[in-house]
Parts: sequence; C-alpha cells; structure tokens
Amino acid sequence: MTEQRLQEALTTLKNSGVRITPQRHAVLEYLMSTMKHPTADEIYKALEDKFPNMSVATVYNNLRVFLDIGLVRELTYGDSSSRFDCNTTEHYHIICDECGKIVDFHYPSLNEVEQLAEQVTGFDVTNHRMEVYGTCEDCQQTKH
Amino acid sequence: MTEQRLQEALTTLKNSGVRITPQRHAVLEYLMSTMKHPTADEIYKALEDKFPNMSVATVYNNLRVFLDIGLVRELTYGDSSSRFDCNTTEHYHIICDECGKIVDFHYPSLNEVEQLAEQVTGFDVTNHRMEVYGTCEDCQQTKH
DNA sequence: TCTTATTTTAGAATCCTTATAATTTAGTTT
DNA sequence: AAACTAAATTATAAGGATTCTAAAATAAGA
Repeated sequence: MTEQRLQEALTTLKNSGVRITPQRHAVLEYLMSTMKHPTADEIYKALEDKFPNMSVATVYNNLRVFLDIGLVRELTYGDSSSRFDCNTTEHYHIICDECGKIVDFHYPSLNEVEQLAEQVTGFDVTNHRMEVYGTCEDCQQTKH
Repeated sequence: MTEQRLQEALTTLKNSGVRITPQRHAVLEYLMSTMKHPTADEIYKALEDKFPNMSVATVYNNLRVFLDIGLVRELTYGDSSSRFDCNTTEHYHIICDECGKIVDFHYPSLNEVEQLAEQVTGFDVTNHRMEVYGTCEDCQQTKH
C-alpha cells in the first residue's frame, strides 16, 4: 500500500526526468512512511543514521523537486519552519494547540466555498486551504 | 469609525498595563488605517518618515504586544514574512496568485465546519482559518 | 519634579532556507 | 564494461526574517 504509492511516485519522478539517487529515495520513502508532517530538519535527522554524510541542502533540494512535481504539499503555519505532507488527496488539517500534532481531516466537499468566494469577490478561484485548531483527545485527557 | 476603533484599542492597551508610546501608537494607527495586511518591514518603512530613528525591533516588539492582547492576527502564508491583520471580526482571506493582494472575505457561518471536525476527530475545537487562492479581477484583465 | 519599571534603540545573534562551486554519480551511450 | 555528461550531492557561505541583549531614553504614577 505504502509500497505501492512509493513505486508510483518513483515512476512519476522518472517520467519527469528526475534521477533516483539513494538520498532522494530515502527522503521520499520516509515521507511516505510517516503519518507525521515532518519539517526538513526532522527528515534530515531521521535519515542521518542511514546517510551520515547527507547535507541538509539535499533534503531541501529534494523537497523542492517533489513540490514542483506535485508529490508533496508544503504546510506553513505560525511556527518557524515548513512542514511537508505527501498525502496529495483532498484533505484538511486539524492541529492540536497543546502538542502541535497535525492530523489529516477528511470530510465532504467544501467546493461550494470556492464557488461562493468567486461570486462574492470576483476572483477566479483555483484552490483553498483550511486549518482547524483545537485540543486533541490525548491532550484533553492529560489536562486535569 | 477607524478613530473609534483606535480609541477602543488604546483603552484595551491601557487596561492591560501597556504604555502608550508614540511609536506604539503609530504602529497601531497605521495598522488600523490600512486595508492591506502589512508585513513588519512594510510597517517599518511606512513610518520611517515620522520616526527616522525607530528600530525594526520596535515594530516587532509592538506587534508581539498587540498579538498577545488579541488586537491583531498574524497571517502566515508560503512567503517568507508574516502579515498582520487588525480586523478581528470573523472573516477569511482570498489571495491573488498573480499580485499577492489579500482581500477580506466575509460570508455566512462556517461554524458547522468546527462541529463536524469535532465529531470526526474528537478534538476540542477552538477555531479555524481558511485561505482561498485565485486570480483577482485586476489580474484577470491584465492577462491577455 | 522625581522615580522606576517599561520601552526603545542599535547591533549582534539565531534560525530557516537558498546559493555557490567543487566533487561525485546516475543513467545513457559507445 | 568503460566512458561520458548532465544532474545531484556536499560543505560552506550567504541571505532574510525575527529575536535577543544591554545600554539609554521615557511614560506615567507618586
């Protein structure tokens, strides 16, 4: 399943004329294996055992390549560094104010939002993003 | 109207034990007078005629104070620097992909989103934000 | 007016990200 | 299988946004 997606992604890379290097493969594999939405630095640290000589620049370079091809999405919130999400299906994020956990959040179409926005503002709308904030179940329990 | 809001904000500051300095006043006044959603640096530049000796740090310090008190909201998008919005009423933003313009966008309650999110994820939801992207009317015309 | 805690200032420091230039390498061609 | 070449990696420097620091200035109360 994850393996399947990885193979598809590798094919997409090849078709785009992008070489498959061990580092690139590892970054992609890590992104696909985790449910977290890691920062560049988290990816870097997660792979430093396997690739002790890998440069942070390599992580950034590859994330940029994946972004350009549409294999990942960049998430920017208030905190300092970007997070990366390789789930490219339509979904939103819900973020815990306490622990910072980011959870994928699916629900029925909000496409009418885009239509409504077009009517109200006259924009030619291409997409939208939404984040919901709150306290996750774990942190609700921890709170006395 | 803007004057009214400014007075209210100043009162809020006083009640929070925050001193009203000329620089602080000017930053707040500028934020309230513009429909743009300026960056810290834009505010700094806009005030450099009035306050040639003001430090950028002062702008950042004051924005932080306003944020803590809830007088402004911080908007973080993909681009490098944060933008600040002193419209604290419920609204969303629609952003032009071409020129970067940010327009306030009002429409009927999306509170059901928060309710639905609670049901699906078990989070205790406090708020949400949404950005819609597209091409504004000006840029649609410019495009041949 | 005097006092003091807060604010401002200038500049250094930090963090995240991108640029540079030299070295290595993936993948094709011979 | 060896050679080739464009692309990728590396280490490091550079960049931009923001925060920190310590000294000087000042708002607002006594």
